[in-house]
Amino acid sequence: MSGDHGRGDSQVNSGSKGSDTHKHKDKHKDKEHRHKDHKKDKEREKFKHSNSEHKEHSEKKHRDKDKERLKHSDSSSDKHREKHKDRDKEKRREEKGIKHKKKIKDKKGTDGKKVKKEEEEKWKWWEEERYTDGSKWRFLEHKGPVFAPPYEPLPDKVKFYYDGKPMKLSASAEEVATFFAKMLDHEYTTKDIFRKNFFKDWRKEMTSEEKSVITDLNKCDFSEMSEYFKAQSEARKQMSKEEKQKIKEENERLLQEYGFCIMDNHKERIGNFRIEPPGLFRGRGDHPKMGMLKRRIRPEDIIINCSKDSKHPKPPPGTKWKEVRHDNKVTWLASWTENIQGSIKYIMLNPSSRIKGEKDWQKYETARRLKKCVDRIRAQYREDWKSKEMRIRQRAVALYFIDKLALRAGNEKEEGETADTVGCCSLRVEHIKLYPKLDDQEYVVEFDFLGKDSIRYYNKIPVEKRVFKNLQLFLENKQPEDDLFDRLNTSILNKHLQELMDGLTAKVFRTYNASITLQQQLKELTSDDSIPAKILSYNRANRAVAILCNHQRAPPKTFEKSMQNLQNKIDEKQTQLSAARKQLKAAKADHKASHDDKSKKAVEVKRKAVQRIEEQLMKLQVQATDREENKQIALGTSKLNYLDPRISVAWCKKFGIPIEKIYNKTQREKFAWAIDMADKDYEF
DNA sequence: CGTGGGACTTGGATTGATGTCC
DNA sequence: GGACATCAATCCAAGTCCCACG
Repeated sequence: MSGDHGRGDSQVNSGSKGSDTHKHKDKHKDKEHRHKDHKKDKEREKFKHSNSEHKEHSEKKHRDKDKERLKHSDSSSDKHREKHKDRDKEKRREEKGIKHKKKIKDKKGTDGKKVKKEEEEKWKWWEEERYTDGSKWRFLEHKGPVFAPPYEPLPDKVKFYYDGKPMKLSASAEEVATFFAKMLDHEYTTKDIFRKNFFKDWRKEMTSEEKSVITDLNKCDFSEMSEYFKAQSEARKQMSKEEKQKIKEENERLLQEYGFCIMDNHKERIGNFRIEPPGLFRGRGDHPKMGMLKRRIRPEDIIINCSKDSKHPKPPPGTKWKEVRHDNKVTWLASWTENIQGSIKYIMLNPSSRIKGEKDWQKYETARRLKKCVDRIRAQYREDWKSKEMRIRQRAVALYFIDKLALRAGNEKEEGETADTVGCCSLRVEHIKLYPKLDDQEYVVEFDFLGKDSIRYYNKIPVEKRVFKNLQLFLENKQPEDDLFDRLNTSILNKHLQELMDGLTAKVFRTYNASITLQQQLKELTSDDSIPAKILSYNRANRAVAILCNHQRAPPKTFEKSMQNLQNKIDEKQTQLSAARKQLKAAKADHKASHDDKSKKAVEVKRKAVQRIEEQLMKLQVQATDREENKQIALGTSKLNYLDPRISVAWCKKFGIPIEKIYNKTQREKFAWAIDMADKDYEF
């Protein structure tokens, strides 16, 4: 698929890392220990249901529950050192009221259109104490998931043809056929494995007569069905304002009813409250299971999780849940087992929720703790390159890659179950090439492998001699398909990391290196220019991180065209500019001749015009540069998952950039904690 | 130790909504 | 107001990491 967008150049900050072992600032012996304290307390501390007698007034009940949140033990106090300890009292006062109450005012605008204004009291969960006993909540109430709409049979006029002859399919066979028909334009349907898997699963849904007739997928003609769906989606686009509005309102109603839950004292947004509809499995890359039928999920497949004393969600009439449980050690509200890989899918809360936010915050705090001891760890693995033991050398070289190149850990995967992709620990001999000399560099390692989502990682990178020699050693007497690190896996590596720092795992390095790179790049790149220029700098810093993490995208389909459009605009602006300049010149000459007030004013007007056009041109040029540089790079993932948002918030505050220029609405909701707590001097 | 299940994060693509330009 | 481009929301697959079990 996206097999060949490799990046030829090496990563941005190769020099900045791994080479600073001379600094010995890790005298501290991590004070911030036992972050992960819950590990120890296995005690299934049953939480109390003090007033669980009457189910009706759940609100009143859970209001009290928050009091039961365990008192802050000193072990986690460092998490809250972020400077607003003093607001504690205020917060507790607020705590008395019910926080999730919304005030909604409906006003009628002059045109009769409803203007909805919502003022939600913002709950600052980050100013509160966390559970330290491993529980995730005290109270949880929700309405359960929304199921996929039932299958609507095709109208009789839409026909399926087998071997050129029309054939009416049974409902279940027809439904599966429509899944295929809907994908007809997609490359997937041309792939052998996809077709084979599909056909096998489709036959399972057929009646015995159908099965005996339909024996060859190549004789199946889905084109009428496909046309029908295209027409449908076209019709949907052509719907009138009113019809669209109606659909929108219905969606909104569904969201209001099923899209929220009450967790502890607060109303929280659910991330995915809809059950995944049936369809054909679309694996990424060379997935052996692509095309298999993802079956329809029924209430009988669903496990509900909620608190005992909540109003339990009702299954649709005539159905039952698989199970209702009350496990407050987990965050999910509902789950089911998917039939392709047999893995469990969950319904969980939105990133703006407390439960996700706390975890996110904690992630960055762990990365910051790594910052404090990364020098020590680097010194350690460099030392280990010399170890007598092979397994230690392998561990040390792998860790070096994870640190320097921000590779993923690389768990083993079951062969034949998924696409063949690797991470650091699962690299094979065939994925690297060694060049003692390449061009003017020594000891170059070339990486070429498929990583997560079958995105290609291609990089040539000079390494230290010792690493190089070790790699040669690891390669000795091995076949291309053998493991490069045959004495290592992620669990060994992570166990080692755990000993180096509490809470340290391979992925922390990715978070750490991404965030520290952003901070450095922002320092380096930020100009004292206009706001658009500053934002370009930000995007460039962001881009450096995305390149480091190998976050790629397929170039947008319309990329070339839209680039051309932009260039046209630039050209046009340039013509405008020279015209404006000419006019200014003329006005000046005019003024010189007449020296009157009127001509003076004219000069000013023209000067302003030139200035304005110059600015516009600048903006367009900046936009063009930005877009060109972004062609194959996806910024979103790093922004959302790897960059400590407080770095960006601080940068905005420092340079007077409105936060909206960096984070859209959703992102601001997710990072509300960071926006609230970071000031302009925040240091990652 | 290895293995598999479970929970949770990370990831690019797709879809749908909104903005922009003529 | 419609065609097109862009952006945000949604989707759901694919990772990481931990733990229980034998």
